[in-house]
Amino acid sequence: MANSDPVYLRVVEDLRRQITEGLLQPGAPIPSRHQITRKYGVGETAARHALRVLAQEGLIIGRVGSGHRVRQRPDLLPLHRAQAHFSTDMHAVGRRPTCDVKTDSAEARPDIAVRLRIAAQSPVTRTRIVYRSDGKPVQLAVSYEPIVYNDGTDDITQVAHRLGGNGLKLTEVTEHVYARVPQPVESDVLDLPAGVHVLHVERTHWAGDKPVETSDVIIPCDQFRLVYSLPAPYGDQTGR
Amino acid sequence: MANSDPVYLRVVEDLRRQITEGLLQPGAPIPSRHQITRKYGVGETAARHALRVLAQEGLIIGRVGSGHRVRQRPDLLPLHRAQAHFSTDMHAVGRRPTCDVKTDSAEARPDIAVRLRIAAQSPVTRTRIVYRSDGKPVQLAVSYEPIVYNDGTDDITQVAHRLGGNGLKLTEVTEHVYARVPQPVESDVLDLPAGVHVLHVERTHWAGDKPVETSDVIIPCDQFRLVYSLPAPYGDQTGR
DNA sequence: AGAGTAAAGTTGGAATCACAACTGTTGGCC
DNA sequence: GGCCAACAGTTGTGATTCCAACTTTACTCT
Repeated sequence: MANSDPVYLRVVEDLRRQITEGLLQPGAPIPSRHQITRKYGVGETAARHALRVLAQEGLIIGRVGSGHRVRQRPDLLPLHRAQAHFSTDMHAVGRRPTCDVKTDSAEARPDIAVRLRIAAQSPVTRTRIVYRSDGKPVQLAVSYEPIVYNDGTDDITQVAHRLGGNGLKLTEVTEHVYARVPQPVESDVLDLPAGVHVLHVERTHWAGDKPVETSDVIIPCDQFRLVYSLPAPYGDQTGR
Repeated sequence: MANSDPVYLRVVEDLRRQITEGLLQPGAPIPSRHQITRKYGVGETAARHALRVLAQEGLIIGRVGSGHRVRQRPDLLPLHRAQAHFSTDMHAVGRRPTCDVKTDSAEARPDIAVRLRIAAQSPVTRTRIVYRSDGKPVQLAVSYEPIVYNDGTDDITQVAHRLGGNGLKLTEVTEHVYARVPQPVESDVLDLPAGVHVLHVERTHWAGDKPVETSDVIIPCDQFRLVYSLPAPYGDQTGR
């Protein structure tokens, strides 16, 4: 049974156990390929594969010439979605937030049209934002709003204020959250290590039952976590 | 430049492009290792590595003897976190939800103690839940509450009702969401294909400023997405 | 002693070969 | 026609070998 398991798994499981149990502290060196072949009596292929798997899991990090070490796992920075103020969250941990904003016009893609409840290929204002922390890009966002609402203000970070000024009263925000593999562009811009996934948040602002703006926010899984605060939902619960 | 890129990346990028652009539809066969070595003029190692990367990304799935195919990407089922009713969400899409519940006592781990604001190793009631859809495990949850609240009711799915009956008025739920690689136990129980990440939700129920229950919910990224509905947060915004 | 260089060790990429387990197909036999 | 066995193809795993690029250490020379 355990005998027929792949050899490299034995190595993976032993090292993983040592890391998660704290026997190997963050920063501690991991045995090299050669040392693994000797210590565990496996081939070089198995040793290399084991190291790759652990690196993929984010437990260790390798540098050419210097070896593998147990990865420092900085706490995932919380992003408070109720406010959704990137700059507030960054200031709270002493980072210097900035962002690039580019606005243009485009035709709504089918999925965007569905989210905005408009006809496909309707004109929309598209805003691309690159959020930076201490100069490094750490988040991406693309926002779409029906072009009728746009009044030329190009600071999308104040979208709600602007929309409010247009006589629309925003009542609700919905967010759909899932994780996926980054697209090449995304891992390029965000400089993601191999294997790191991204959180994809599809956010829509509502005025009553009308969607007025929707955006896709791309967040690296290895740096951030989302924090939601909700009212306790059990008051009017009628049972399951 | 692009010339010095690893060879296997050329293969990965070309196949990934064909998949994301729709040239290779879900279910379509991917060239085998041998075919890749011939078509791209690379060695077997590079071909194998490219296929592994794509499988790891969840774009393709391989079966021994049968080959790799473009993965069917079923729509992600929405989980409405405001209610957090697994059964409701499942019924909505015609699935038959069930769950196994096991309750015991334990000492609070350090992280759990912090979340519950109690001393480490305090006694807690631990509840493990396996949620199933049509019999297959699709979600895991472990819930902890200080043992003082427990009255022997073992149906954790009604935790709020029970806690309410104990004179505690639940006011708020916070959820911390991040994605990570599944632990071996998790990918085993949930039968996750290689490369699929999980969403980890750390949920805490609050009565005023006192945490009364906290839980870890493990959700496969390839089947579900989380849906949050929040009040528009801009009314009392004082600017950035 | 200090600076610069050489050597040893490490990772990441790559080629080639091998084998067990499995799948799908094909062809022969009843 | 229908059933079964053999076969070719494929994946997953593994060994072995090599090399380029890099880091760290140790040593030599000034």
